[in-house]
Amino acid sequence: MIDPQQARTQVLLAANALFYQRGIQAVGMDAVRSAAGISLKRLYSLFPSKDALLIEVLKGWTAEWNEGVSLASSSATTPRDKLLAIYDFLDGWFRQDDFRGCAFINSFGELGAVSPDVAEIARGQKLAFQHYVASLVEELGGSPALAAQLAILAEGAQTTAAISGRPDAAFQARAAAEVLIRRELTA
Amino acid sequence: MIDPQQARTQVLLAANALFYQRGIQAVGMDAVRSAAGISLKRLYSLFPSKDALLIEVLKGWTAEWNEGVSLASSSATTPRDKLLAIYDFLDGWFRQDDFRGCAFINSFGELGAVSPDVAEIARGQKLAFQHYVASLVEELGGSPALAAQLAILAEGAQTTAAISGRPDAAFQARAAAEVLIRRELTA
DNA sequence: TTGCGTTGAGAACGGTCGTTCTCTATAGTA
DNA sequence: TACTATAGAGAACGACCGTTCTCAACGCAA
Repeated sequence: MIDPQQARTQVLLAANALFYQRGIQAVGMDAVRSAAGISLKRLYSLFPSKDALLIEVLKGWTAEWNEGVSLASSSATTPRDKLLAIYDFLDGWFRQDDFRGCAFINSFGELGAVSPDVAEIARGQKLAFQHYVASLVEELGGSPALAAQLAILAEGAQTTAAISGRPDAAFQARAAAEVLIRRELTA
Repeated sequence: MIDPQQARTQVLLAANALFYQRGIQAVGMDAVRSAAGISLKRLYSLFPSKDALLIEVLKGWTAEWNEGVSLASSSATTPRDKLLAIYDFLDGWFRQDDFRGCAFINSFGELGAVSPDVAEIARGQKLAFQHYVASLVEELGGSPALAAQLAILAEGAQTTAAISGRPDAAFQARAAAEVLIRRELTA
């Protein structure tokens, strides 16, 4: 474990999984250290503090989300299908064994009130998603209101799947989205 | 401050506000004690542990939510208007200065992975809300799918208003709900 | 007044966590 | 081989938190 780049990746992978699975405050730096298999000194030489590590993990989550969404929509051709692909992506995610809700919603709930950085990153991620939806809706000739509604459906599906344990929330959100889209396009 | 009932109420009020405003782990028992204006010994004679106190606070949140929803729907007469009143209730809530998102979503994000009690209470609250929506939708002659979709819209509005800071999420959710309801009733 | 049970205020305890420090082993160089 | 610089392992430190304990003040019955 000499390569700094590789050690850094190991730490980020470990922290990513631990923070997501158990919550941020519930995971100590020692747990991250042991999961990453490096020494505490090395860990602190790679990331100056737990806060700094958390910021990097949050950035990683942003990348993961963006990749997942863009991968799901890559097989779709029309803007409408790209929009609906979002809910298919959610469906696959909700059914994973380690699904524990949206990492940004969870982080915001845990630290949003106490850490402006966390609140701002979560907010940025949500706004970026809304922007993505809005751009597709615009291509489609829909209104900004429709875009907002489709984003709300995606958010609601995530909390419903996580807390109520209902993976079919993605399917329901998709069905609602289809209705809302069709209504605007045939009006 | 001799009346045990009154002291208990003071503690619950203080803990309610502090936990909601700053998060649960960020608030120490000493902060609760000082906000409630009682001694630590008395606090622990009223609630045997922080966990026990948290459970009671969560129950209080459940009662607050139920009262808010039923109050909002009390002025409506038809099932459709009662359903839409939910989003009006959300709208008023989102615009309050101290709005910091749904307490159950936040608690679940913070402790759901680590405390089965918190996870179960949050789940119970969400399921009860879904049940309430479903009963109104049934009165209205709508399908279970419509009920699920209306609940998802409400959840999504809450996270969107909280994280993105968009109080108009309630309005957007309401507009979407109107479309979905109308579509089922005129089909 | 005297003794006793209760209560309040907060010091104290044990544990944990983020962070730093010490010490040892090792690798590289002349 | 001798010296030096680095890095690993984990002990140590200071702070904080949930919880308990001490102790003094108070109310009250006789």
